[in-house]
Amino acid sequence: MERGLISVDRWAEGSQAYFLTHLHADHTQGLTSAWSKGPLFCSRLSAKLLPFKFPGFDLSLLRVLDVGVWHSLSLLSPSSASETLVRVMPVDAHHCPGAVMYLFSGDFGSLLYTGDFRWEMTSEKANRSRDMLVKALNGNRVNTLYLDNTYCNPSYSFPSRRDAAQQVVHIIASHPKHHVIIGIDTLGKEDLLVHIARVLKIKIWVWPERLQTMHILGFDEIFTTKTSLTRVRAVPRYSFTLDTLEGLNKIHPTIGIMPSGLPWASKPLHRNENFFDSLARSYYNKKAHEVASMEERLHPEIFTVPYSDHSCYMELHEFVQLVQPINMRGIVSSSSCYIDPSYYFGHCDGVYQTFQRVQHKHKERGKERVRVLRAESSVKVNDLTDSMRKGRKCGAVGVSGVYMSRTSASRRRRRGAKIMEDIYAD
DNA sequence: GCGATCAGCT
DNA sequence: CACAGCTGATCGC
Repeated sequence: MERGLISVDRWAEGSQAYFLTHLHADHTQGLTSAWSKGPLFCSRLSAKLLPFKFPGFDLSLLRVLDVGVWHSLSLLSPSSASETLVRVMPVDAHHCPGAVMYLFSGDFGSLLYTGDFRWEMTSEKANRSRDMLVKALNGNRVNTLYLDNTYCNPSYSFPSRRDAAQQVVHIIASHPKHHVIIGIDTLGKEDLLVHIARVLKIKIWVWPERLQTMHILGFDEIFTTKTSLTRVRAVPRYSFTLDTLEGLNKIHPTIGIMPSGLPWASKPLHRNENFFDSLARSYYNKKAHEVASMEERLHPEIFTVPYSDHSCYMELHEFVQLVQPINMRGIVSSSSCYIDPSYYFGHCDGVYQTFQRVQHKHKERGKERVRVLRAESSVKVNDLTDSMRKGRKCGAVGVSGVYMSRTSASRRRRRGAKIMEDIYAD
């Protein structure tokens, strides 16, 4: 497609139409409350969530696109200075609430930009997306596919989110007296939390901003900010550290659960070992001295569960077979294990002729990986001394006496607190 | 004093 | 590992 027409998840000057796949921070770099570079197209749900993330956003620039429907745009071709018609259809990406992929069609042919997506063919909803896409393609191949290649390596395989959710339930149910913290981001993994709440008939604590997000998403009963109402808490992933867990364990026995699609690289089960043993074992895969130091420190238990909002390799393979792209590019290039998807899918029947070599920066895999958070992470709660000692000039002291920089304090004023101290309050 | 951006970390 | 995102420092206004 010609330059200067549209941008997807890019927010630099010079396009006539800007498309947002979903509201995760790595796809909104450059997007701010003061946005004025052009119309922003997104899904209905993203449009609903966007003003919460970007207060004061000029809503007259928002263009809502419904999934499964073709929308026509008349744009000005920069080269020929003539009108050109672009059609676009969003398809649910099943990545996080509001996430869509975009199928474009015009005199350039067709272009499919997946954004981040999970192509989970075992789910009913995903099959609707599949039918939608098949119908839209109408037997044609996609000219250019921009693919979420996050886990585009045969060594990446993980179960469906439904199965992973069941594992989480199992872990919580087998620790009936423990408190539980689950690491999540600002958006995503709601289905997992709802599943836990329904099966275990329990509410789930979230921090105040996350509760607002839950309300925007239409969840009214399940979530709470009152710690006394539940033993299960979803906490910001960045504050989910070994130190945090140790701090919590001084108050009450607590386990941590990390739902993560992180390289769960081909990790065959040991003989006679079931999946849950494997999960438990992951905790003990630390280096010997790390295990030793942890054993001394109150035996915190951290479980990671392969709950991924990105497609695994098999799913990517299926997807590529379905859309039969003539050209293909990965959209995740920062990865240190970036591999051009055509390296793996180039041999598929008739798919992708312009075979490019791999940039194989990535190191040997195959060794079992430690699934436990690092011990040297900083203390986030009630630690005045460390930050004060560094002698910063212009900061502020938060509600619980935690030092904040000037920047941090102003961010907090704009958008509210979001730290672990909330857990100790009630 | 404010927002934007960057490095650093998880 | 690298997900998605926080934190503090610095710069320009």
